[in-house]
Amino acid sequence: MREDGEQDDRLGARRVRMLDVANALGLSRATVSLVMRNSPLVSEATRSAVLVEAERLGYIYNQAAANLRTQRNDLVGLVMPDVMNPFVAEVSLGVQEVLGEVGLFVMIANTVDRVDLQRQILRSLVGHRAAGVVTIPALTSTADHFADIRRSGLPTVLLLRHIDGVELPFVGTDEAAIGRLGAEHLITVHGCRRVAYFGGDPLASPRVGRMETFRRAVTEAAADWDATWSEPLEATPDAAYRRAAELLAAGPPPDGVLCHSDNVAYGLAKALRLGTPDAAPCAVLGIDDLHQSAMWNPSISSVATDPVELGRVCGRVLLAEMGMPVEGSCTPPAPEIHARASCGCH
Amino acid sequence: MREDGEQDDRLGARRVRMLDVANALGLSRATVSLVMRNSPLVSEATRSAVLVEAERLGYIYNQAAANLRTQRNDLVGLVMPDVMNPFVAEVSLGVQEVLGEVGLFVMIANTVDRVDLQRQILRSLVGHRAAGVVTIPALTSTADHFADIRRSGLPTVLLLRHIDGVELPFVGTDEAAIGRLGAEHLITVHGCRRVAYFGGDPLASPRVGRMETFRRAVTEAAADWDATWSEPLEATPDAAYRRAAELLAAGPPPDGVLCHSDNVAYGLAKALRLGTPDAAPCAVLGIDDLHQSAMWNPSISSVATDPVELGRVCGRVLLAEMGMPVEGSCTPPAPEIHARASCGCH
DNA sequence: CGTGGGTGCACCAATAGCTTC
DNA sequence: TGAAGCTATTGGTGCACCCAC
Repeated sequence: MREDGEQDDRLGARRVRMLDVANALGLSRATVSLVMRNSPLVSEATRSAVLVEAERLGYIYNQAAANLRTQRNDLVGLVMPDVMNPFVAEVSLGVQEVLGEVGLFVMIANTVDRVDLQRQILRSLVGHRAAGVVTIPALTSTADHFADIRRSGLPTVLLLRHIDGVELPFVGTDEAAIGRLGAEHLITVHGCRRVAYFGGDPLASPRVGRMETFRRAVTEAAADWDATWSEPLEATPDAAYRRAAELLAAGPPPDGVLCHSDNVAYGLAKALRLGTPDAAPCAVLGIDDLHQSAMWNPSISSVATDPVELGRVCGRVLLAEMGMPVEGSCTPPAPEIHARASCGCH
Repeated sequence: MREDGEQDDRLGARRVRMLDVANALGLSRATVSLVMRNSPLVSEATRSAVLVEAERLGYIYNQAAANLRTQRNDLVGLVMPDVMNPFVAEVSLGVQEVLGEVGLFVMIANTVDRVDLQRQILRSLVGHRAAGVVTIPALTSTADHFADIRRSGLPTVLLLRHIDGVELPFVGTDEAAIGRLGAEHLITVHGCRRVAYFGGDPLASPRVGRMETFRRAVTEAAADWDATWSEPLEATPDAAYRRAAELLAAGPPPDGVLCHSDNVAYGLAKALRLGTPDAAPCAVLGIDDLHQSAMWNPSISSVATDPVELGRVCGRVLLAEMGMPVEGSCTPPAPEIHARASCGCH
């Protein structure tokens, strides 16, 4: 029987285990375990003795081993296609707020919108027996990219992008309301006569739903629809700027544009600013109302979707999925117009 | 001996283990293990039989158990004070790029700049035996907030904010060069006569180093130093805007301002824009050159620190710390001026 | 004869190193 | 020699049980 209790402080010394702490005090592993978990089943004297000795030996609790035994884990993965998009950051705030309250631990993984990476990350999360996942699926995701995770039973919430054939809980914005509000504001309030829906990826995206009601409302109001400006487009400011600059060079823009997101509106705003100085005014409306949109120049008017609250809702839906008690709404907030300068309101 | 090989597909069916797959085929666990790890030690026939059966049974590899045995893990934590800051997103891109190449798996945790949360997250990462950590310490961090992680031996890289008494590898920007370049550009190129360093938290922050050389250069050039505008300030656009609006209401601004970061410059730019229309021009220079700064109006001139490359450097330093081979530079890139409109260059 | 305080051991799901055919 | 098996090991947890007041 080797004496394991005595550890030295040399670099590379063998890692201290719970057993070492127990041996050093002549106790059993079970007792030390109870202390580490703050169980009331152990006397105050023993508890403090254990804590002191653990500290002295430099013992570090191995959560991974505990998780293996209990089949539980407190890590929730946020699997997101683009961490550069501020929308993602705002959502993460909400998720963290709700899940942090019940002791869950949120971390963000970046798929860079690549399905292979997304698959690898999801597999890894399943393999690590994470507590849950909230994800905005990569654009080209199909049902079988989620086969693994569905079969694993890992509680999962899909955000924003719905995928055909995947029956996982879904949290999304009210696309119909967004389209309607956008059309209303541009046409009724600003009297636009030729409008477009600018940007947004063609696939697995809220674009379809938003554009549908938007376009219907436009038709009903007898305004013109600009199909060229309404072609799909990657939802980044860069892509939006390039496309808008191109279209502006070819001719005058519509007089009202609903952008797929504020992120897209930023690019359009830049293109309009650098375009011909005395061009006819173009009312620009974003979607989301990201935090920084008020800071922009011109300040961006937007159909607010409240991304932080959207994150909270995801958190709550995930809790429900995990069979935990939930307080607060599990329904995304209703979108509303936040009018600023870019549409001409201020 | 219970037959474990036959699993049904009911919800809640017992989780399939490696042993179940082995039993179903009359093989040993070890063989299945080799297959799952793509070992060449197993025949092609056996390998495919195992894969097919694993798929059929819905077996999911338990990475956590494997990690326990091998004492290894592929998760690297990015522990960041504010995921709303685009700087963090850019850094994460670089870290992920470098670490992803060697099969490491990066996730971002948000401390919201709270030391208690930071401590909890670091403990959790240590407890989960993560492969490594890259962190921008929370503002009020002290050496003993890092005692746990230091003792644990978990490879850790500190980014940007140095902490007294913590001898962990540190990656930071060249503050002296930043201060010097900033002063040079404002004073020599634009002829500013009264300048300030705007924003940045007072503690554990690059502010001190940057301001020192900046101020010295200003003095040497016999320009005036505006102490009021140079008071410390939380590094968010909101805080910057509020402070700047306040100061502008009280009197004219300096004619040249070096902002602690682009994030701060955004707020100042808004305040200047909303200020008196015929005020004397104020040259604004940010620091970092975030991706979106080119999109801003006015486009933000900046002392570029290349956050993505900074992230790559962190990744490489971490690899070195983990004893892995490293290719590429472990030194942060030299800062350089990216001149745009906000300082008056375009 | 409870009961507070603590022990012993099977178990979680894999891997490593050695043996065997 | 190539393929597979055996068994100890990883660091904890849950539970049945035990002992002494």
